[in-house]
Amino acid sequence: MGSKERRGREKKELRQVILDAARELFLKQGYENVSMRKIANQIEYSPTTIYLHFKDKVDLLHCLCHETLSQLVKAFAALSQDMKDPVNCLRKGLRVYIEFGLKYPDHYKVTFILHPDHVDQPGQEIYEQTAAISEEAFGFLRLIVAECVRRKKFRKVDVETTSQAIWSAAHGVTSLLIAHHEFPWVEKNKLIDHLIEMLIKGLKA
Amino acid sequence: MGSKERRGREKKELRQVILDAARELFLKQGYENVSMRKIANQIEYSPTTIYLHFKDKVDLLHCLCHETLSQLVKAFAALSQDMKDPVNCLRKGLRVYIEFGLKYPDHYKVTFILHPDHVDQPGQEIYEQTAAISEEAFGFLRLIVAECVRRKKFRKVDVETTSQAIWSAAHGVTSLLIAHHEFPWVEKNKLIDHLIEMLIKGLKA
Amino acid sequence: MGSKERRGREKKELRQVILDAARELFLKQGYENVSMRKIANQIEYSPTTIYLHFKDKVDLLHCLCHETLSQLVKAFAALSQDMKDPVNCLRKGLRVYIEFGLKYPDHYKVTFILHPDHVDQPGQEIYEQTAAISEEAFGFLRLIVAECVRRKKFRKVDVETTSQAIWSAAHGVTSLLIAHHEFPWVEKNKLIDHLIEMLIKGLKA
Amino acid sequence: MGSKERRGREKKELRQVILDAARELFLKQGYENVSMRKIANQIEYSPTTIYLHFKDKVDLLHCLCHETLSQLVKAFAALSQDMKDPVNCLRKGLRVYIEFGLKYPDHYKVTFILHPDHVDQPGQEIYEQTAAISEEAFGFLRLIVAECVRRKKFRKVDVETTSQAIWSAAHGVTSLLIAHHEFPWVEKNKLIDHLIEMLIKGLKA
DNA sequence: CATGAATGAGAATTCATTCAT
DNA sequence: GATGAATGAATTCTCATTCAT
Repeated sequence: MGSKERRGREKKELRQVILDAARELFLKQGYENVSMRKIANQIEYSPTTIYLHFKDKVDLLHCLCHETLSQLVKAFAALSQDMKDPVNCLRKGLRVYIEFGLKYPDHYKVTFILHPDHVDQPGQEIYEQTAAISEEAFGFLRLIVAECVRRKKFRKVDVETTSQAIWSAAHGVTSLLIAHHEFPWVEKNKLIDHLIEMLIKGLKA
Repeated sequence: MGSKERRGREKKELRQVILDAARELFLKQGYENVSMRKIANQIEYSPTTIYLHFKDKVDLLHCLCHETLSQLVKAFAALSQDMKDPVNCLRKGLRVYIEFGLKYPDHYKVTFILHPDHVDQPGQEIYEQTAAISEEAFGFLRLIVAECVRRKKFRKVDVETTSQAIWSAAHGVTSLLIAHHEFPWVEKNKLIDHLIEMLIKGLKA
Repeated sequence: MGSKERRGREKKELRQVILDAARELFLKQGYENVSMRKIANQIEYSPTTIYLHFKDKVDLLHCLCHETLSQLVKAFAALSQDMKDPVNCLRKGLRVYIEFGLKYPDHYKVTFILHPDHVDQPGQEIYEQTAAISEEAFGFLRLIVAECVRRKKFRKVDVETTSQAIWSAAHGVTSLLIAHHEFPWVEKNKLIDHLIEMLIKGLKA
Repeated sequence: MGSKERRGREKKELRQVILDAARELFLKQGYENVSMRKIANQIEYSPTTIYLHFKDKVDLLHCLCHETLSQLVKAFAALSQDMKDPVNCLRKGLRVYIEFGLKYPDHYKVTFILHPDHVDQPGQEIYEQTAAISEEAFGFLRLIVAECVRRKKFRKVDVETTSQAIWSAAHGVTSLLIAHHEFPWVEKNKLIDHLIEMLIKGLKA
C-alpha cells in the first residue's frame, strides 16, 4: 500500500527527500499534527526508514531549522555584500527575514517563538549548531544598522539597542501573522512595508 | 493515586484552579503536549472532573485567553479616559501592554504566543467571544492612533495599518523578552523605550 | 442547564416519565448508545435521580421489557377471547407479535434475540419475571393453534411442533427486519402478510 | 502482562487469529461490549496490533461477516448445480442454511443476529462488499424459488416476496435454536422439517 | 538501505455510578 | 425526593519508536 511504486522522482538523496516532505507537511499541518507515519506515507517509504536518516522527530525538525536558517544566513550574506545603500539593505533584510518566517512558520516557531525548554535540549550538538547560526544571523542586522549609523543615514543611536528593537519589531509581525490567522489583518504586505518604513523613518538622521 | 489530599486550596473555585493549572502547563510544555490527564494530575482531580467545567481542551484554551484579554481591556479602559495628549497616551498604552506581558508572562504566552491556530473554529460561541474581546482590546489602540492622526500629531497614515504595525512591534519585544531569556539583551527598559520612541518618531507629523 | 424548567408535563409519576424517555431513546439510538445522562437530560432531571427509581441501566431495560411484554400478553389475551374464527385469530396474533417487535426493537432484541448470558442474569428476580411472562405469551400461540386443529381448520398436526415452527417463522421476519435494515426488503407489510398466509396455507386441512 | 508467551499458534495468520477471537468475543459479550483491548488481551497482542490488520472495529465486524457469507455461498453454489427437482432443491437448500447456522453458531450469530445497524455506513467499500456477497447468497434462494414457480411446482407467487419470507422463516428457527437453548424445544430435526414442509405446502400449486 | 510487524504509552473523551448534602 | 460534584474505569484510536530480518 503506497510504498511500492515511488514515482519517478529524480534521485535526490533520500535524506533530502525526507526533509522536503517533512517541511511541506509541518508547514501545512503543524509540527505536532504530523506523524512520522504521515511523512513516510508521503514519500512512499516505511516509517522505519526515516529513522535510518534521523534520530527522531525532533532531530528532523532541527535539521529542517538548520537548513532553513542556513538559507536565511546566505540571503543575509548576499544582501550585506552590497552596502552601497545600507538603509535599503536593512529594508530588504527585514523583508527577507519576515518572509522567511511566513514561508516556514514551523521552523520559525521552533527557532524564534517556542520556549526552547521543551524542544531544544541545551547540550545537544544540534542545539548548539542552531544557536550558533541563529547568532550569526543576528550579526548581519547589527552590521547593517552599524553601517547606517556610520554613514549618518541614521541618527546616532545605540547600535545594539537599535538592532534588538528592530529585530523585536520584525519578529512581532512575523509571529503575529503566523500565530493569529484569525485576526482581521490588513493586507499582509502593506502591513509589513508600513512597519518597516516606520522603523526606518524613526531612525533617520 | 494522588487525588486524596487536595491541599488547602479547596476554597478557590475549582474552575479557576483548573484554569491556572492549565495555563501553567500549556506554557511549560506547549498546548499540544499537555493532556487533560496531565492537568488533572496537576490539580489532583480526575480527568473527568475537568469536563464538568470545560467542554473540551479547546474550550479550556479559549477561556484562558478570554481571562487574560479581559484584564488587559480593563487596563486600557482606564488609560484611554484621559486623551489630552494622545501621543503620550499611546506611549503609556504600549508600556502598559508590554509590562502586562512581562508581569504575567503565563497569561501573555497562552493568549498571544501559543495560540495553535487549528484551535479556532469560527462559528463556535467561545470563538466569537474571544474574537470580540480581542477586537475590543485592539480597539483602544486604534482609537488612540486615530486621535494622534486627527490632532495632527502623526502624519496622515492609515489608522488601521499603523495600529496593527504598532501592536506587532509591541508584541515583538514582549514575546522575545519573555521567551528568550538566554539572549544577551540590553537593559530591558532601555530596549522598550527605544522601540517605543522609534515608532513614535517614525509617525510624527 | 436543562434541569430547571421541567416543562409542564402532567404529573405522571417520575418513574413512568423515566421509563417513557428511556424507551424512546433506546428505540431511536439503541440501548448501548444511550447513556444515563442522555436520559436524564431528556427528562430534565439529574442523572442521579434515575438511580432513585432504578437500580441501574439494566434494571431500567428489564422494567421496560416487562412493561412491554405485559402489553403483548394483554393484546394476546384480548385476541384469544374471541375464538370464533381461530385461524383469523392466529393471523391477527402473529401480526400483533411482529408489529410489537418492530415497534420496540430494543425490547424485542433483549427479550428474544440476544443471548441471555450477558444481559439476563438467571436468578435475579427481574429475570424470572421476564421468563415467566414470556412463557405466558407463548401459551397463547399454543392455545390458538390447538383450537385451529381441534376445529379442523388445520390438518392434524402436532400442536407443540407447529406452534414452535410458527413462532420461529414470526420471530424470523421480526428479527431480520429489525436487525437488517440495509437489506432491500419488499414492502414490509407485504412481506409479513405473505409469510403469515404461507404458514396458514401450509397448515390448512 | 500476558503478551509474552503467545502459545503455539504462531503459524496461523495473525489476521485470522484476530478474526476468530473477535468472533468469539462478539458472540459471548455482544459487539458493543467487546473492546479492542479485550480482543487484544484475548490473543495476547497489543491493541495496536489489531489496527495493523483492520481499519477499525467496524471493519473487523464486516470482515467477520464477509468470511461467513463466503462459506455459505460456496455451499449454495454446490447445491444449485442440480435443479432437476427444484422443490427438493429448496428443501435441501433450507436444510443446508439452517444446519450451517447450527454448526457454526458463532459465524451465524455475528453475521445474521448481532449486526448492530449503526455499523453499516453505505458508501464504504467494505459495506458494499458485504452487501454484494449477502445479495449473492440470497440470489440462490431467489433462483430456486423462481424455478419452482416457472415449473408450476408453486403457485404463481411473487418470487421476491416469497424468497424473503422463506429466508425469514429459516432464519427464525436457526436463530431461536441457537440463542434459546433454554426453551423446551421439540426434537430439533422434527421442528426444522415441520417448518420446511409447512412452507413448501403453503406454496404448492 | 529498507522494511513489516509489533508495541508501550498515551491521547481525548464518555460512561455508569456514588456520595455528601 | 432530588441534586451537584466527583470519580474510576473504560472507550477507540494514534504516536514515536524498535527489532529481527
